[in-house]
Amino acid sequence: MPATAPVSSARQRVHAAVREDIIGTAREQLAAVGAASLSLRAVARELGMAPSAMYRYFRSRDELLTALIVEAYDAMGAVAEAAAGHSGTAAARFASVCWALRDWALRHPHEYALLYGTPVPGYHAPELTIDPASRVTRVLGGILRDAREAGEIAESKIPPISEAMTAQAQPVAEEVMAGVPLPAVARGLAVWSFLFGQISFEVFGRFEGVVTNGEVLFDYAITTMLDMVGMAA
Amino acid sequence: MPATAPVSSARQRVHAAVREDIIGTAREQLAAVGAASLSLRAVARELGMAPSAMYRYFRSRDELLTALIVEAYDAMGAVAEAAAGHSGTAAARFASVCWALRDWALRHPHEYALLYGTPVPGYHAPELTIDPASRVTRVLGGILRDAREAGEIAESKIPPISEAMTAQAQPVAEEVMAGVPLPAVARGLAVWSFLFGQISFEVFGRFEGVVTNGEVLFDYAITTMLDMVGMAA
DNA sequence: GTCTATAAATCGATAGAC
DNA sequence: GTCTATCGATTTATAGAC
Repeated sequence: MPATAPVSSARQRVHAAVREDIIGTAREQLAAVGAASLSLRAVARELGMAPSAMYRYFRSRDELLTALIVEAYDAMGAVAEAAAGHSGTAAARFASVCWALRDWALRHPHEYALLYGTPVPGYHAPELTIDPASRVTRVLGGILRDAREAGEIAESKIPPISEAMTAQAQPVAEEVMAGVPLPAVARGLAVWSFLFGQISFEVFGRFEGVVTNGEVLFDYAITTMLDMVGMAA
Repeated sequence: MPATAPVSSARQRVHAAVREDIIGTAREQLAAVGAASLSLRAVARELGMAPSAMYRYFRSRDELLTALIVEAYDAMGAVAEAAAGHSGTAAARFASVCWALRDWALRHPHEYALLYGTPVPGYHAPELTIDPASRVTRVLGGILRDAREAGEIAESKIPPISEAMTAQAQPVAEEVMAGVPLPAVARGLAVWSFLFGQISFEVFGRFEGVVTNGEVLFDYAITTMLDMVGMAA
């Protein structure tokens, strides 16, 4: 038994290595022509492989795209988790995650766009992308949960919410922010789209000609977001 | 002289009409395959024209794309201006513009994506798009200016900003929000990216599986945005 | 201003030899 | 698991007749 395992393992290692090569080259392609024009053939050409050989690694172009998406979600999730850490005030941890996400997005604009930009026409993300996609959300929700437990949220500063909004916030709270008062959860949801709106505007160049120093604005945005959830910077 | 003018005018009318047909069909193309894959040939095929005939109307694919962008900016700007109106409280006018923008975006997701989504790879927007692009911004800035003049902004509720942020807000204030205190301008900038972050999340489906009722969340977001700039709903 | 025809590319996906 | 060869499409852009 142990005699056959290594053989299979060696094959798997080579397979995995080539697969990584393909993904890496595909990432370059992505940057050059965008997700919509990502082509298996061009990747093969770049790697000196026959186009048909690609199909041993990815059944279709969409499957390659899915691999890129999952990889990007995981990279971003890992960055967020590392930045969050486990010590320090919730406000400091939140700010740290925000900066880390912005930094990653600016250094990987095309992968960021793949995740938070225009959906790729004709591509439907399979279920297996849901889990990696939720990593960042869980980090942000977890910080709010910790903040609440540590008494860092000034609940009196957060206005009450409507009954309809309560119904929207309830399941979100149960999923990623257990114990957090629903008005704070609602503000958390708002902060979520605010944060990515801010990052997207910067990555996609919407601030050009308007704001010259993105870092200053981002620092200010973080302060505002903390204010929104009743936390002091 | 007046005898030749009408002839030229008639030709121009036909030319303009065909041009509108092309743009209309291109808009459908945009929805089907996305901006990156927009093709002059496919538009020609759809219209029953020879591909070469297109070049009498648009020198290149990028020029057609520019026309689509300008048209979309103008449509969105017109919608915002109409929603803003000239009477009522600034808060009500702001909310009205927000709803109108969201409504337009959800009804024209692909055109919205063209403006606020992932930049089209390889396409560089010419200067002539700057002006139509600023219409929405001017509407939002104008409401904040009116609010300030009408005393609707509770400046005491807006925290002071850093010197660095003051430098960022100053030119913005001069451009679209004359007379508005700089801390409020800073909050206005934050609200700007928040608003489009919120709309983008909804149009691009990022709320799926998280929030079931987008209207309720949007209504809440508007309240939060008004709160951010020191205005009561 | 529209047409036909064409050049010189691109693409996804498959068949079948090795 | 990689290759060649191929099918059947696609594209931008130009030349030249009418």
